[in-house]
Amino acid sequence: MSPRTPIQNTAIRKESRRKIMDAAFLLVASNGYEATSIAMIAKEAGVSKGLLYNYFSSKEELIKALVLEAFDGGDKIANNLISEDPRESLRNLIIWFFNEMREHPEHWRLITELTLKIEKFEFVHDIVATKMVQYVTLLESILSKLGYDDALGEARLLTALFDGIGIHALMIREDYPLDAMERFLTNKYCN
Amino acid sequence: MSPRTPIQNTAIRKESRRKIMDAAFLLVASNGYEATSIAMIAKEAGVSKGLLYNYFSSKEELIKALVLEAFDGGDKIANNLISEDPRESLRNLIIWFFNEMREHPEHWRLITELTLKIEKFEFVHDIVATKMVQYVTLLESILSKLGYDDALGEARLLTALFDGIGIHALMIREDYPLDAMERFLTNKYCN
Amino acid sequence: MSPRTPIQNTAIRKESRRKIMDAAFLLVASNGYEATSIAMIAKEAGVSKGLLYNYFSSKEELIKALVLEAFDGGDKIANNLISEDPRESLRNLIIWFFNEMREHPEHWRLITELTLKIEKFEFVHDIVATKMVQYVTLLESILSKLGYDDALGEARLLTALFDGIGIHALMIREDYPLDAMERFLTNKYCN
Amino acid sequence: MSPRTPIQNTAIRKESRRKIMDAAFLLVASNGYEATSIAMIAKEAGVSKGLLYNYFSSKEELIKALVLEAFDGGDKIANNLISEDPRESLRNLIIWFFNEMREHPEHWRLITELTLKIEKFEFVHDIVATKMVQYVTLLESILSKLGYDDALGEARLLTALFDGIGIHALMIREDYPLDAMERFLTNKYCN
DNA sequence: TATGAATGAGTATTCATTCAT
DNA sequence: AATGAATGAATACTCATTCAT
Repeated sequence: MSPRTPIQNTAIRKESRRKIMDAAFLLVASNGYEATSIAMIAKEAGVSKGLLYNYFSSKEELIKALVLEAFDGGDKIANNLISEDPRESLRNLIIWFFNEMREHPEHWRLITELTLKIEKFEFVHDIVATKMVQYVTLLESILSKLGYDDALGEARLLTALFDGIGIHALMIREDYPLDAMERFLTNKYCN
Repeated sequence: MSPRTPIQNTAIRKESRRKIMDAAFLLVASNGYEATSIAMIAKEAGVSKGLLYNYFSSKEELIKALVLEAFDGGDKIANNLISEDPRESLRNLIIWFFNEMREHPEHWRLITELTLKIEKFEFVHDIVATKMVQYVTLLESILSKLGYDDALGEARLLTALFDGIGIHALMIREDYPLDAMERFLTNKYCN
Repeated sequence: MSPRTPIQNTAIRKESRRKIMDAAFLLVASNGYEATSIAMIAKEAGVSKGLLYNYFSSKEELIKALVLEAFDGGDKIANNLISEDPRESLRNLIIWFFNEMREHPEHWRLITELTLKIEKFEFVHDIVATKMVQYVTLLESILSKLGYDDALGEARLLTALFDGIGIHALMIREDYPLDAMERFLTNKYCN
Repeated sequence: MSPRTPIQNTAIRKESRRKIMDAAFLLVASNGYEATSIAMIAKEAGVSKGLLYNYFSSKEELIKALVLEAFDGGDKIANNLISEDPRESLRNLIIWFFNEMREHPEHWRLITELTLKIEKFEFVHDIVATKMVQYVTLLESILSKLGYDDALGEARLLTALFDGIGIHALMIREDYPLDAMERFLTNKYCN
């Protein structure tokens, strides 16, 4: 048989990487970091353990790649929510957040779990700190346009509030009144 | 020679238990549950692994004792913060919370981590769910006296906000503007 | 208080020893050697672990004492079964054996289990070998009086048969036809 | 380099499994179940402890495999001993049994030990109970053809006798008169 | 004589990682 | 690029035994 071309190889590599990361996300987000073994990930991805180490030099590196991608995805979406009307932007952000919590709570779970493993995943700290500044800045500009006095303080409040709701929803799950909170916040901030 | 008296034994047991729990809290709160091994705890406590099992029948039981103690301590203090003046009560609660975050962030970390391990530590989940209802109820009564329209919604907001600030402070640590937030919240709610 | 007299001490020692051995027999016979810990024996006997080591220098020694006593007890009883009529003696032996199996199967279990741990309890081998010679000799004399040609061979057969029935009864317990076998043997040998 | 072919892997796996089972049989049959640790087995087999768990999910499963194999081997042989002449069949069975006791007393030891651990190895108990019924039935049919009155009773007697001889031979080993017993039994039953 | 707190070597089992093919 | 057999260090936990009182 003829050897694979470099182009074919690149495509193969990309696909294998994709399969591994998808499997890892699925398992780690729903079972947790320690409860997910490399063997499980390889099996779920349909590849051998050896191949996995061909793409990621360690379990830690694999998880790192996962987190970076998750944050990236979040960014792209958030950018689409901003319109010219600040009230509209704020409403979009709130609605988007609650939909995320309803549909992809695992994203939150993954990030929250890894953040608590500060020593092992120091880089999460750095990313989170940067993101937080971005979100606070974005909200500050919106809230300032809406006439809030201490727009920075209010922006910090909202940022923390979102994560607080997120963690509560993770903690008490179906008992958390996501709908009521969504209504309350849109009323409070967007009327 | 006669054997130790029951009183002597009780004292010895109390002290050993204390040493083990202190070591366990220190390590688990800063490294996390699975990153802390029984061997590490025993070494830190200066006792043998065997002795640890003389006091706690499993790693899980040890952590359980830790959490129950942490909650107990928190409760006793919170009760003293309520006065007749709702504005005063609210101020006390806010100040107490920020002091906790400054002085014992590990409490938050421990409880947050374990709460997310719902399968393994269901009792933490149950306690937290109960506490959350209590806090919301307490805040609702205070805010209602202060004349808030949707006191329940505001109470939920504040409860989530506290945990949001808590997790942000854990994530970005010294970079989090605890002082600014404290000032902002006391201004916003207590003037 | 006045010190205990030597006589009192001897009595105390004897009683403590008795309690420990009874507890040990009860537990080891029903749970097995490895499944019975020193802690369990001490608790069942109502004494401390320390005291146990005051009387027996190791778990092995304690079990050794147990076995020696069990064999001794068996001997005393067997001697009372022999009468002048060989047919009567044989019948007594058979009936006694089946009653033992019905009422004290644990005796058999204990001896059988320990015998299989040859390396650890070598002395059991020696005792068993001696006893077997005694039993074979006794049976040989009875069977020879009853006119059996190869009385030695028949005596060996009967000795092995008893232990074979014993082990089968231990293996399949209530499913073993003890009554039918007893009838069969008394018919075959004592009519 | 290309990965090993499935055929190569199968061969490798078969060999490793064999090494582990041989080592386990050797050690468990001569030292007993709990006196044989996984570490000892791995060392004797010349593999790592980890590899052992690649083939057997627990110590219990490993022992189970051992026992099943031992029974299987025994069955194949026993089937070849039955001929049309009942006297011949009986003689073959007796001779086969004594040869087994001479050559593979460890089989007996392994199975006897495990059978007594009913709680842990219920399947052994079940297999043994079934085998016992089979042997009794087979012997009953042979003895009935030979004209015995109570063929069932005699068959039970012989079955128990075999195991009795087995355990005596295990207990007193080289002191047991296997040859004399073999001669006695063939004379008694096959002339 | 008697106690029970303390030890430490031992147990079965897991799992990230390596490496021959 | 890909495989999976093999490793070994680590894990939670047990228990016979010691020893200060």
